[in-house]
Amino acid sequence: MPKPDKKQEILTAALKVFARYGFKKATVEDVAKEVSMTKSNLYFYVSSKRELYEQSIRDALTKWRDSVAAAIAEKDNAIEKFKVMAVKSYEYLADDEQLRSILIQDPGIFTLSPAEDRFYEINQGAMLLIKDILEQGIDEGLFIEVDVDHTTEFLFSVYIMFLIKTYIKSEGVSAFGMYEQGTSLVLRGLCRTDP
Amino acid sequence: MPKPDKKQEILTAALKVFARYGFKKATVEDVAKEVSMTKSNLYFYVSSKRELYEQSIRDALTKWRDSVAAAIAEKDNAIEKFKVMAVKSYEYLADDEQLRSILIQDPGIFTLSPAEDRFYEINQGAMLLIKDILEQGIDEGLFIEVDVDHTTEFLFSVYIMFLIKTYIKSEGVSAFGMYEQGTSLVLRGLCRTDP
DNA sequence: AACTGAATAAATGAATCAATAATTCAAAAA
DNA sequence: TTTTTGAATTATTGATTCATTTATTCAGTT
Repeated sequence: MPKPDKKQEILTAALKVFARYGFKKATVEDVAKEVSMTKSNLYFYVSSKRELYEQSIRDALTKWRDSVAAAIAEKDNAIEKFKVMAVKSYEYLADDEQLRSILIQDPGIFTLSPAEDRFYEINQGAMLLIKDILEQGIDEGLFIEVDVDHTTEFLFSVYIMFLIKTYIKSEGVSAFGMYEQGTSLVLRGLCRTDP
Repeated sequence: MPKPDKKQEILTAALKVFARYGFKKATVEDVAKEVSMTKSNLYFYVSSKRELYEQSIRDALTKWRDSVAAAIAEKDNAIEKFKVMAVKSYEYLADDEQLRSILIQDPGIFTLSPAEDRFYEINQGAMLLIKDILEQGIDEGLFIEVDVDHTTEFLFSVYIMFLIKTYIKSEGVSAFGMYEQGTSLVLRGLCRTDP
């Protein structure tokens, strides 16, 4: 089986190339050059250009999710977890120029429709972070007893929408204000007593 | 100047034709036939195919907004107004098959980005309905003192997003549940005392 | 002012073809 | 046995042409 570190190296290089040129303009040869190998050898590690693209994105999205999960794990109060999640997950993209560039060139990565979500499993993982916080909050008596699944999906949809508004449609500061106001309103609606 | 009733007749016919064939496939002649006139005469009333299309949509969106405004006007309590607005504006499309069809074929009509909104003025009018309710609620002491502009934009964005999910991406029942849960959560966050 | 038919101008789609890029593979190197 | 290569093969893409359809204009009629 192929070396795992070489594979990771390839995915990192691919992300860089795709971020720069976009899926269409980037060639398999560009990626091969970036890791100093021939393109035929690249095919030893991946089965197609498309797969190379999707895997490199999957890799980046997973790192994002893991970094949010780590930030949440540092808090133990559900309300604090909620706040950290809202901020960290939203601000992450500001520091990842490559992923941002890919997202702008391929807006279909962030979709409002689960049915056409190419990264469904990863996003399910992200929703689980929300769901766990809601359940913890309800268990601890901090949150009212909402329908956890619908609320989770609602929150995730709002989150995706603001990522689109902020980083893809570039509404920047204005969207940030809305996001803050909106999440704090929802959190207040969620809490038994004023947070 | 052109007869206003003829103009309205043309816009209604245009909506029907565009709903059936979409902007690209529909011809100016199709619309002319629908109102029993020659296409050259149609140009006496409109200046281009594009304008005919946009005006017919603008007409339909305006009727939608007016019908929501009328429903809100029947209530005087801000909380009731909020609930009626949330339900009426969301359910309207279920009964308007033509507009729905156009929206599906031209998803750019509903955009998450004001900058690329071809129907900005109409949507500004819709946002005003929200803003007025918020201000009334705050004045009456029913709502907490939120940032009215940001909250208005937040609510409108959430509303548009759910229209997209429900009627364009066809998530139907599932999206409806999220919308209900989400709006009630926000309303709870907005109210001084549990509604 | 409201309308028409005929003329013109633009846009579209199908067909062709050369260039470019994706993918495969038999054989060599590590 | 795993990894790499160069050369060969397919598949896509983009540019170009051309016929057809459709949008738009306009001089003249009701």
